[in-house]
Amino acid sequence: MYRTHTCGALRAEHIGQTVTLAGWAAIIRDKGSILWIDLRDRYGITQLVFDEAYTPADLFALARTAGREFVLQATGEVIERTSKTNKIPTGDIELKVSKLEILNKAETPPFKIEDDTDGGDELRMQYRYLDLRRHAVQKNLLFRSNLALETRKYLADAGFAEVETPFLIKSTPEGARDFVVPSRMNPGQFYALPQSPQTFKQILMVAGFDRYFQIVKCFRDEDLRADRQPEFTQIDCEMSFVHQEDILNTFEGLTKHLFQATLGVELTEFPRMLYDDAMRLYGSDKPDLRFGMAFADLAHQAKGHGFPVFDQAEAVLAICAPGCAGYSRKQLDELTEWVKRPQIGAKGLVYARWEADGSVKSSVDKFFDEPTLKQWMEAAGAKPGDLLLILAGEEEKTRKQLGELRLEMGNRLGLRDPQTFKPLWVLDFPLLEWDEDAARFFAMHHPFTSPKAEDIEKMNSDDPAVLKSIRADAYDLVINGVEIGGGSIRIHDRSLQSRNFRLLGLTEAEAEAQFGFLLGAFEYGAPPHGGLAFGFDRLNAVMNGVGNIRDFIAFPKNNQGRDMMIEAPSAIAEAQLKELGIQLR
RNA sequence: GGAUCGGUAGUUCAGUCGGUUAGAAUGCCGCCCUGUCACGGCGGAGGUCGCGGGUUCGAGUCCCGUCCGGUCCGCCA
Repeated sequence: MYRTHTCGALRAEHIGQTVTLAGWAAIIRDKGSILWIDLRDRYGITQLVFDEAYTPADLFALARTAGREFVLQATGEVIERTSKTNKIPTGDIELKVSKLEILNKAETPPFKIEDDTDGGDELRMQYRYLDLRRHAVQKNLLFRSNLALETRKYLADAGFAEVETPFLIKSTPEGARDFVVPSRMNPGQFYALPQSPQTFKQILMVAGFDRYFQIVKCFRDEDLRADRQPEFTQIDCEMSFVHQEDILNTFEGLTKHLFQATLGVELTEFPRMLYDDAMRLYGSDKPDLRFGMAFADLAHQAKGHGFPVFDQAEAVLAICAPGCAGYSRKQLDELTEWVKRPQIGAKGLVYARWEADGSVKSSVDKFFDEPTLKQWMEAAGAKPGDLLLILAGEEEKTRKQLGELRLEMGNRLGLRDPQTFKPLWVLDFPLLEWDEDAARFFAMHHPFTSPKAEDIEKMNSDDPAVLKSIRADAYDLVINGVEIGGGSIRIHDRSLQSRNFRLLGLTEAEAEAQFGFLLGAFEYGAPPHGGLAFGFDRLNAVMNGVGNIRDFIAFPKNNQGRDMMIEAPSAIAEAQLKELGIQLR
């Protein structure tokens, strides 16, 4: 037995006991005649003490040879500390070592194995095994482990069955780019890794599984972001004989349980917002409701006063930044530059401030008198001391730009507290999305999403404007402005599915070739069904108030999709290529 | 595909207007230290300034290219 206790276990009540600990030497403090080693494992830190007064010379000398991150096994008596510390839970005691074994030596690590490390991202990724030794990262992965357990507990109690679906499946042109895997036994043919288990879970519904879930890896060959990895994990669910309401209630329940069980946070409100309203009021399909600053439409008050920028604009929209009337010219110029960055792409920024003394000043005073500016203030719900920030231009773009500015102002004003959680259901997403480049419609959610019952009729239309207005029984769960999950009621009617494929520009033959297995299954009694998937990595990050999902993934990939520790991807041997019948350009 | 920030000691960074021998902190090594816990004190070693080219009497610094990393846009049903 290597140890009798962990490094986090010992307390004052153990004083007098002889114990054996094993772990890594975190910090070594050599005071000359006394030497302390902080021994660390996953559970905590216990101080080992060697003292010339009672430690045999050879043992003391051995202790002195230990370096940082050496693996040590120490046996001795638990004693009360002469000087206690409350910085660590074991701070009342220490181990008076009588036997020390160096189980393994270690190179000096390239960065500090501490909560507040000096290591940069690159080094931490390259030496991930050292980074994972850090308590700060370990606690994230342990949180994740706990979150998965609580998910399984809740869904199992709710009658869900966990069923595994295959990773080697078929490539489809719809949706994200597939990762493909060559088939040796079928030269020239490829598997694709699933972007989600979508079709399989629907087939499980046809098979009568009724309530399915899976915590499952999904793969998308698209560019990465702080919150996007090429392989990621979903809590994937599907239910039969349900309406949208049943699904929302079920996963509201799951979300509440997860927050309660892991964070002790009680979520009470799950407001619902229509997609159209989200776009109109926040310029986003995932509004952050931790703060207000909803858009005010100033077109009516701002047009027709001879200011060409507004007169020619499709939309004139404002947000009210509370208490910001005191912004200096420099700050406003800086904000203007901010919205003009290519990532945002606004042409300029108009501001109007309501001074504390009651007067109103704007960057467009030449065109607008004070009563008009007051009308703007009223429309935006502003108070004296507030600042209106106004963007104008093409409707859709302007909403998006102002949405970005709203989030930026939320950040600057400290209104996005990571410890506050504001969930939101966004409902009634459009069924179809027009793609300019491809000159065709794409499914906004996916091609199996059901239109809302009252919009089914519109699917017979040839008018793009009518088709665009078709709403789907599709919904997203948003928490703090992050899309945590999404789902829909699926089409279970074969003819409706055919009509949907036709709208997506797929011929009957193409649809058959790509999704024949699913359409075939639907011929044999598909129940009404629907489901949803949560982004598990993002859920972990949001619950911990972190924007980057990498520290909730044990072995993440970098921006270029590379694993910097194992150095993947890599070239493969000529013989492997030959076996697969693949020739490189 | 694009924008943007960065790359200088093992590590995190500073380095002014282009000018002497490129600095700090931390880590590492050595010596000292009887209660440390970010221990402390003294001393020491440690540099292809990412790489290539150019401008210049002279480049860490300016220009061009390129590689690597971060963030974002496009993309992500």
